[in-house]
Amino acid sequence: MSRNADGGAPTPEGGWLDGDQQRAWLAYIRVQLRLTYEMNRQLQSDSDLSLPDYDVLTALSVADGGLMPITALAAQIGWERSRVSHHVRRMAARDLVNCGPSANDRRVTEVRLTPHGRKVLEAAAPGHVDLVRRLFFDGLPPELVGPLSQALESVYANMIAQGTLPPPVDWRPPRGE
Amino acid sequence: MSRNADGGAPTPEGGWLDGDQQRAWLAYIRVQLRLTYEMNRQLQSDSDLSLPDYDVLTALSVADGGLMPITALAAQIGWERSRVSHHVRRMAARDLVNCGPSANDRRVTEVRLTPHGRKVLEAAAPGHVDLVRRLFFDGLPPELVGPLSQALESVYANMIAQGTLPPPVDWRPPRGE
DNA sequence: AAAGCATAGGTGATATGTCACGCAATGCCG
DNA sequence: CGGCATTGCGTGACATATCACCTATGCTTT
Repeated sequence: MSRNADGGAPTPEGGWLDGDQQRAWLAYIRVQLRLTYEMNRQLQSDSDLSLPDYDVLTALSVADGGLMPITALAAQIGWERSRVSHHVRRMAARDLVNCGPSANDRRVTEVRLTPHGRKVLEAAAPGHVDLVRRLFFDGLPPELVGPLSQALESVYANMIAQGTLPPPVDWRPPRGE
Repeated sequence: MSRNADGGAPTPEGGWLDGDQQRAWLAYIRVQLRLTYEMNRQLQSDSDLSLPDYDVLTALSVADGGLMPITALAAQIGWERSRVSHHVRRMAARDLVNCGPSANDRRVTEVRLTPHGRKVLEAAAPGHVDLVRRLFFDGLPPELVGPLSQALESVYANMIAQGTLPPPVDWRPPRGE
């Protein structure tokens, strides 16, 4: 719906975005905004989960053994470690996961999907996927699925390439400055 | 990065997403996550603005007279009114905007861009647009810009069509149940 | 083994976002 | 004019997210 003071004169060299780009950007922003909002709403009301909760559960469910160290989880879902730390603590209180130190490396905290957590996820998944299909794919002409994938994959590849940091890790300069 | 327990067997009838859809969805999620994160980071560190701040300022800057009622602003940027209310209060404390009751309808609060707010926005815009170009458009093959726009616009149109509510308004049943 | 850096997390403060209500100003109708 | 529903907002409580630090382990190097 916004983030588009990005428009202006089609100044070719560096200034703003050209007409076509503006159009793409606006469309992207609108979809992103609304989609996130609706996914949150749906999960919250149907399954008493937030979208972030769902992301965590999903990541754990496909992880080997249904368990993952905090850092791995963070990398997987693209969060800062600290956020994961806070979040899993809250989820643990709801018995969706449980955390405990690893036997090998005692710095590591392993987050593990509880049976209840798995049940909740399995109950929530169909509805979520359904929403995604209705909101996203039902309106997407089949012949545009390919191009869309290509486009987004190109964008992502480029983001990573010039990325400041690979994933959004919280990083600190090597003990100086 | 996640939100993709959406994969599984390519069950054609209703269950999950098929292979191509999974691919598109994964690409979308990755881009969305990372892009939002980076935009926030960049604005925050370069201009001491959050992405939401930027959205508000942008909306006001193009509004007629640099001012808008809360509800209009909310609709414009796709927020709940309550969120706008809280947010503009905080922004007012930083002298980015100022709020005041409308002369005509005294229920209405008009949010107005302050001179300082405009300056900050104008200072921030180039950097933001630049980031968007670098992160999003630099990696996007020109011949895919059109298809991407079409795809996202179709998706958006469909979302709106079957949308529960047009924009994310907070709605209450007409005084009953 | 001691020094020193690196790695994995946790924490507290503060900024944000959401929900459920509450209240006042308006608009209608009879 | 006297209700009374509607519209536009603000608020408080609570859930989340981010930032700047702090600690405990582990690893390497002498």
